[in-house]
Amino acid sequence: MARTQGSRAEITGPLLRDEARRLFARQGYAAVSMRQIAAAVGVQAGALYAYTTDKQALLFDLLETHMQDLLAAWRDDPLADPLARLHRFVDFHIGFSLDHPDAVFLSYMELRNLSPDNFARIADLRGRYEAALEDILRDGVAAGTMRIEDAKLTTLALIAMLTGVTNWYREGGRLDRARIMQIYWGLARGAVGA
Amino acid sequence: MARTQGSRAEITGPLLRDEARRLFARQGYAAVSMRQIAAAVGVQAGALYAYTTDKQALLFDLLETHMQDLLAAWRDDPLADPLARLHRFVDFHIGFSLDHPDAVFLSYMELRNLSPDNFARIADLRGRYEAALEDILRDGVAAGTMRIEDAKLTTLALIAMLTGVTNWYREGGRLDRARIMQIYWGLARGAVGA
DNA sequence: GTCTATAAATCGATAGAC
DNA sequence: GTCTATCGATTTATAGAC
Repeated sequence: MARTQGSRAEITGPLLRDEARRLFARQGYAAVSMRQIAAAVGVQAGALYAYTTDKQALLFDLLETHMQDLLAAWRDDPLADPLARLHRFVDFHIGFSLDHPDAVFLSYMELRNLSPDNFARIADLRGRYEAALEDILRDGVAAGTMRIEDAKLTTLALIAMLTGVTNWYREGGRLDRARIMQIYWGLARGAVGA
Repeated sequence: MARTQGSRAEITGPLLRDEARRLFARQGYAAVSMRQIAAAVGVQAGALYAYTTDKQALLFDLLETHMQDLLAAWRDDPLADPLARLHRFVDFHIGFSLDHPDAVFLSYMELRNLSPDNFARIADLRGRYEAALEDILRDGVAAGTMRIEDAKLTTLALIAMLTGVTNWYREGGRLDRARIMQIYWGLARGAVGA
């Protein structure tokens, strides 16, 4: 492959995604122009189209990659105690959300800007993640260590509660991450009647 | 005031807000054009500027009105049993959210599109609403009927959990509103250790 | 109050040089 | 791979007629 003057493909590619994610999360997909992203990357707008076919593909790639990373990072042990599995899920979800706050925000806010096909693919990935938590809750009920009225609703309620940390968490704030996880585990444990 | 041919001020004003709220919630503030709103209202784009100075003022008005309506609608009884007050809060928050899903969605998603001054005013209103719940939790701890590790975090966690219903609730779905409130009350009661 | 017409700026995306 | 330049469409907001 011939080397071209001024080429920085190795860093422009990842940087494009990083800056797009940050700007989309901060201002919203529709409010961010390709020129604005290009400026943050340090190239001219035309150069971006060597890395993405269009703006929509860029958004979908960010959301799909995030959901796949989330699913790949979660490792459950179906044979362990359901309460211990739930505790691990709480810590995992909070930790992953705080590690990727922009991606989490995007995945909730910009679904409406996806084409119907792209939306369906992201919704499917999200459904699989929710199913992971719902399995834990059903096992807990079966084991008699959890009291839950509706496993599906409790799943959605817990995820909404946990994801909410990204709305107010600030590095160096009043509580550190371990303490936050501890508090939310207390809330989740109580919510499932344990 | 002289009557003008074709004037429909009595309905255009409220309709403008209704359609703007609906479109902003569905597509996002930045993605909706004034022409699109005008078409939904049934006028030409220029006519909208008789009702709002610009697009930003329209968004702020929607958010501010919503937060003020929310605060005005919540009526607490500081002398009642804290658990009963929390139960009322759960029902109220879910009911209000399901009654105004677009406004709730907007108030979470479009804060970033407000000017700094406008943002501060909405954040202040939100803080007052959160304080209303936090008061209940602190009274519950003082009365010994709730066990809470951190009242502030528990407040934010509960509101995030309750607001989440707007993400999946559909009219005529598997569960009716009363049943949903019942399930969420069980979750909230457990979360506060009651 | 609403219309038509338009100003002025910005958008996404492409073409062609290097 | 990146640049400059630009096309064509669309945006917010305003001006002036009615």
